[in-house]
Amino acid sequence: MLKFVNTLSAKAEVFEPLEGNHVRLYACGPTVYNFAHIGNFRSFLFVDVLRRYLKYRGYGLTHVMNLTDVDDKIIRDAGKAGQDIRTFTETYITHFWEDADAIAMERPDIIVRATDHIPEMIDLVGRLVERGRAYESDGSVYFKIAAFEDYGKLSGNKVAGNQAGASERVDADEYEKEDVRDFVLWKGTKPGEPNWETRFGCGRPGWHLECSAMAMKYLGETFDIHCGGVDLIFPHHENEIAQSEGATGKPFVKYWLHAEHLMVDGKKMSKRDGNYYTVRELIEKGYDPRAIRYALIAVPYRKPLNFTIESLQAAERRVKRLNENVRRLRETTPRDLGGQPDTLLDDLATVLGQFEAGMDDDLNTAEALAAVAMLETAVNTAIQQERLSEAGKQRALEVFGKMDSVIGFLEPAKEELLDAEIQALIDERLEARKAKNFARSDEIRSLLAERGILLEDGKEGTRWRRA
RNA sequence: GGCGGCGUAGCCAAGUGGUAAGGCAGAGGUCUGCAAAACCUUUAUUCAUCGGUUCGAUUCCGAUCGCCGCCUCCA
Repeated sequence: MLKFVNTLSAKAEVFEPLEGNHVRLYACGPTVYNFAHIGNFRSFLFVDVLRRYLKYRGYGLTHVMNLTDVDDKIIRDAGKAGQDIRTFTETYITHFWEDADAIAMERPDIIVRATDHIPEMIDLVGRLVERGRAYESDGSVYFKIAAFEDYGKLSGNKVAGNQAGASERVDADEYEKEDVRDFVLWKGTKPGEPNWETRFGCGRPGWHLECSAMAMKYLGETFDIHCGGVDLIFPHHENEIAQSEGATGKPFVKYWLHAEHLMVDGKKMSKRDGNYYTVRELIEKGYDPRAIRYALIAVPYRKPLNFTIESLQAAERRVKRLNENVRRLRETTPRDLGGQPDTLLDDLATVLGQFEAGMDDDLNTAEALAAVAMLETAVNTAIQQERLSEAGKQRALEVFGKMDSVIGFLEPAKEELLDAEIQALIDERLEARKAKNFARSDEIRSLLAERGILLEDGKEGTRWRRA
C-alpha cells in the first residue's frame, strides 16, 4: 500500500488518487536564470523517482512542471547579458535539460513556461478580486490574507515577516499594501522591466500566481500531488493554496510532498552562498552522471542529504558494480538444475518484495537500494555456485529491469562489434591460456591494450572493454 | 522571537516497544599463472546525554546538549 507523508497533515497517508487510476501531479520547476545546481536536482530527482514509481505501480499520470521564466533575477541577469528575457531564459532551459538528461531524469508530460500563461493568471486575479480576496493598489494587485481564513494551514506560518526586528524590512517594501502580510499577485510596471498590458494595467506576474494558474489550467481546480523543495512551503505553496482555494472555494491539492535540502559541508547548498556544484561541473571532473543520480536519491527525500565528493565516489563504485553485475548476468549461460529447487527464484521474490515495501513507504529509496544490493548478491551467488537456471536468469533480468525503471542506474545494453583482427587476437589468447602459454597471453594482452581493448579474466571467461 | 527537522559503527544510512537492514571503506579466507572481479567470514552488548513510563526503549514521554532549515529570493 503506497503511503506518502503529506505536509498538510504532517502524517503518512495512504495514497488514493482523486479519480480512478489516474494521478495528476504538479511540480515546481527551476527558475531559469542560471545553471541548476545539484541541490535543485535533488528535488527534481525526487519527483522523477515519484513519477517513475507511480507508473511502476500502474497508475496513469499527468505530470506538469513549470519553468519560471520571468522574475527579478532573470530581469537583472538578462539585462546584464544585454538580452531580452526570452532569449536569455531559452539558453538556461536548454542547459537544464542537458543536465537533466545526463542524470536520466524523465521529462514531465507537460512542461510550461510562465510567460506563456499571462491570460490564465489575469483570469485568476480577476476571480480573486470578484470574491473580495484581492485588491488593486498603485497599479499592482495584492492578495488579502485577512479574507482567507485557512491561510497558514500548510506551513503553520500565519504571518510573513514575523522575525524579530523584521519591521524595518517590511516598512521598506516598495509596493503599497493594505496589510504587511499581503503578497503581490500582479506587479505594476516599472521602467525597464518586461511587462504585459492587461485589464489590471501594465505589469508582470508575481511568482506565486504563476504556479496556481498553470497547475489549475492543466490539472483542474483540485488535483492529486504537488511537489517541491521544503523552502517552497512558505510562502510559495502557502500562497498557491490561498490563491487557488480563494478563487475556487475548492481544495487545491490532496497531497503535498516536500523534499529536504541538499547540504554541502553541513550547510544548505545555494546559489546565493556560492557553495554549490552543478551537474555539468561534476561530469567535467570525470564523475559518472549515473553516480550523481545515485548520490542524490540514495537518501530518502525527506531527510537532509549532506553531499560530499566521498559520497559521490562511493556512489560511483556502486553504480559501476551494479552495471557489471547485470552484464555478468546477461553473459552467463544458464544451466539445467536437474530437478534441484531453484532457490534464486525465491530470493528474487523476497528482494522484489522488499524493494516495493520500501518504495511504498513514502519512497524509502535507502531501503529500496538495499534490496537492489541484495538482488546483486543473490544473483552473483547463484552464478558462483553454478545454479543459475534459464528461468532464474530471465526472472533476475526482469527484476533488475523493474527496479531500474524506478532508480535508473543501468546503462542501456550495448551491442558492440569488434573488428575481425581484434576478435582473432582475443581468440588466439584464449587458446594460449588453455595451453598455459602465459607469455603469449600477456603479449596479446599488450597488443590489444595498444588498440584500446582491455581484457578482464573472470571465472566465466574473458571479457573485454574499451579503455 | 515564531514554526519545523535531525543526532544510529571509520563514513553514508534503514528500522522497530522485544533486543540493530544495506552500502562505502577496512580485515581474514575461497578462487586465480599474477591480478581483478565474484563469493564467504568479520567490523555497533549498542542507537547524543540524563531522567521517566514499561516485564522490556534505540524506538513512547520530559529535560539537556549539539547541528540544520523556514519565517526575505530559494529546490
